[in-house]
Amino acid sequence: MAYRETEKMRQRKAEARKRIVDCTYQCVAEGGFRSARVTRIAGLAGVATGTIYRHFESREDLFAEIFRLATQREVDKVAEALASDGNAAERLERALRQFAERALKGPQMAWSLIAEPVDPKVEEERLAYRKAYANLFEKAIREGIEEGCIRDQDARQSSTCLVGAIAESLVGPLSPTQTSQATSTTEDNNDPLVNSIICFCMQGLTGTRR
Amino acid sequence: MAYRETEKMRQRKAEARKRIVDCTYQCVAEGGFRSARVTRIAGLAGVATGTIYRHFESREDLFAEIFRLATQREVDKVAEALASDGNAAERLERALRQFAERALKGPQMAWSLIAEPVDPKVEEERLAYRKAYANLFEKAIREGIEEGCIRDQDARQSSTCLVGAIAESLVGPLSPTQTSQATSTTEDNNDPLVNSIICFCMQGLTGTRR
DNA sequence: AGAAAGAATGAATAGTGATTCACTGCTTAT
DNA sequence: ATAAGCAGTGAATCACTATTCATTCTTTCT
Repeated sequence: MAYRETEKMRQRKAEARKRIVDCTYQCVAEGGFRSARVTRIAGLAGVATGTIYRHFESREDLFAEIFRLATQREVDKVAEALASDGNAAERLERALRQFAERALKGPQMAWSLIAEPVDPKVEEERLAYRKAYANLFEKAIREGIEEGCIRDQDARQSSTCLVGAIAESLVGPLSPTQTSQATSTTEDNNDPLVNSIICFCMQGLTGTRR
Repeated sequence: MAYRETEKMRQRKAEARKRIVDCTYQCVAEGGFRSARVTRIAGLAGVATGTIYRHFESREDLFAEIFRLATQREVDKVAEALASDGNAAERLERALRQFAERALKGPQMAWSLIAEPVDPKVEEERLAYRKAYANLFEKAIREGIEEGCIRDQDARQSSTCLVGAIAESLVGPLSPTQTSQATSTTEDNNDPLVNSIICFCMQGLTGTRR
């Protein structure tokens, strides 16, 4: 008995892992999952390729983790918007806007999370996260129905439609073959694209145009 | 000069091509694009693998063609529904229902067309076809606005939302990991799933619940 | 019948990166 | 100082099929 894992080592390992995660994140944010090579990630992180495999089962698992991290961030933002004040309809609108605007600000990553063709394990994460969004929306819709600011409807189904409507509306503008005309960096809060998405969605919920 | 392409040969080639297409279609309908092997397709079609390449540039091109064929069929059905009689809102509803019900009837193929991760060339086709659906819807929405049965709105944007909402609503139920409980074979025209999708969409368009 | 040109064949190849693993070098505890 | 054991390394391997192409049929026309 001569070597035992010590705090120092634990920390060093954690740092390496973090570096790997960060660099993968960066690679994905630059060119999506498909083009993120294990070799390049290792290079950026300053470790040998083999080291990646001491931290992750496989490339796919690494990607799944990146996906989780990146998406969780977005889910949290949406949750936050939904937890703000105002009535349910207002909060939902804020959440939708938040989602769309953030996506447009980081188009490559957003595209990778929303629409890039990915391997099964990552796709599984994607499905799970879409459900996560839907769950958040569903809760808000329920509250809105209770409050009376949203018409009575199948909250679960409508939440799914919301997720689909935003995602689809963004796919075009986010598509790497399209992305060049950067959206105005200043947040106008009146990007016409975002507004009309929201317009449709809110009418779907409330039956009212704003 | 001794050999010249004759009608007989032209026909024989066309038949081989058709067999390849049909068998690919079948493979995709069974297990999606990802698991469709060129070797197996050739085997089913009763040709050598090399022969595939006399008819198609590459596997991806073959797949792109299958995608086109399969999707065009669906687009036509939607177009047909939109060309029927009644006001625009009624026709749109019919079209949405048509789309959803057909998808649920051939879930594996529908999933492959709507959501399976695919190679770039096929993904390109997918984008094009989503736009094709959106264009059809857009036209109908415009007509509806003119007729007065649909509220004034950004027809283009709303059409995209429609496409997204249906697609997303179907992804879950179609997902190969889910697909086992076959939808009732009898067409009830009242699958609750389909109904609530439509309900949301129609309210998004008309502002009215039915 | 024979020659010319295409079509079909399918075993062999090739390209691509993810993944492995035998080895080196640190850390730790005595 | 030294032994034990883990972490890190990265060149070599592996896996997987799509794709090729030298060869063998088929067809056509004189």
